[in-house]
Amino acid sequence: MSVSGKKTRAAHPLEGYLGYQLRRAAAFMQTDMSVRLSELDLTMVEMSILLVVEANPQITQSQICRMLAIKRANMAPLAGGLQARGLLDRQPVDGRSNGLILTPAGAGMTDACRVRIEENEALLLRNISSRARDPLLASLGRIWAREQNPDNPEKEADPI
Amino acid sequence: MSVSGKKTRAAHPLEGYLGYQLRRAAAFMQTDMSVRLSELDLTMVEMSILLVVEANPQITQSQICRMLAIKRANMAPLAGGLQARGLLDRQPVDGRSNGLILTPAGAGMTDACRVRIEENEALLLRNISSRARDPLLASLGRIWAREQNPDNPEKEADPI
DNA sequence: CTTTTAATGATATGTGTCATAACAATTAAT
DNA sequence: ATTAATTGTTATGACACATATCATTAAAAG
Repeated sequence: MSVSGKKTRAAHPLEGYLGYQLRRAAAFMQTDMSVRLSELDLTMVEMSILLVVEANPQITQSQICRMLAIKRANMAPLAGGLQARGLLDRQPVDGRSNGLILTPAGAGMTDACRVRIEENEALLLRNISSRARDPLLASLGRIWAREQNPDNPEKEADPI
Repeated sequence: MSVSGKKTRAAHPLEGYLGYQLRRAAAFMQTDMSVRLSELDLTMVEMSILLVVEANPQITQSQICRMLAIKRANMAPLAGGLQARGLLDRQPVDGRSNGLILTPAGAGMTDACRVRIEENEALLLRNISSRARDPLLASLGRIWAREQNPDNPEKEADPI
């Protein structure tokens, strides 16, 4: 076949790999979500921090870092920026730790975030049957799940 | 409960979302794959380009951009760097297009890449049954799949 | 054929995320 | 009391991705 110079569809040596499919699907999610969040002048990491603070008042920066796998070095300017915008407050609780809480403006922002998250979820699931959703979530969770080490009490950036 | 000051497990407001699970799983994959590729002094994007060129000799830079959703603006330094390292050659085919082919060194590099890809795939699938693998791949593909528009012949960075 | 449109490759530049290294201050462990 | 670990911070770099702009060339339309 294709003896005539007809242009053949290019061979894709990657699409059978789980790693490649993960990469493309995550990029698709991020592109859409970033556009939606730009209306709020927020990045995805900033949104994640606000939602975690809302669900855990007085959580410290380092605890958030462990939950979201953010490096402490990157958390400082993130939390500082959100505080400077009046979305959260930092109250020293420990002498070295800061407990974070949402301001009323921050609480309004999380509401706006949730609307956009639901829109994004609907987009991601547009071609996926409702029966396939939970197994998909479970498989993804197993990919990045830490093997539970009951004694090793999770170190820096080790996600929860 | 938890009237005593015992530390409670932090509430995670994100882990029920497909978008979050995608983000974490893809980050896990990328962290592992980047470490493996650093032994070859390659990035993931560079590896992807080499594998696509191997499977499609004489493919042009723009065609690779469409397959891998890379912007043309970013392809120029990538292809230039791989050529400077002796991994691929650029042969003008068109006056404006360059056909890319692997050098022998580039072919050896793709072999080394495939070994590392297989190791990475085994890591990603370590907690996933073989029955669950194909449905997982299919669901991920449906997430980022373009809706097929038979007439609209794919524009810039529109993946194949 | 001539003009217009589109495609290709390239450069410069900015942003978001993640990474390491080094440091001061504070708390916990020995 | 000395040592070790934790928290927050600043500086800095790597990487992937994005937009804007441009010159050159090919294809399409007149």
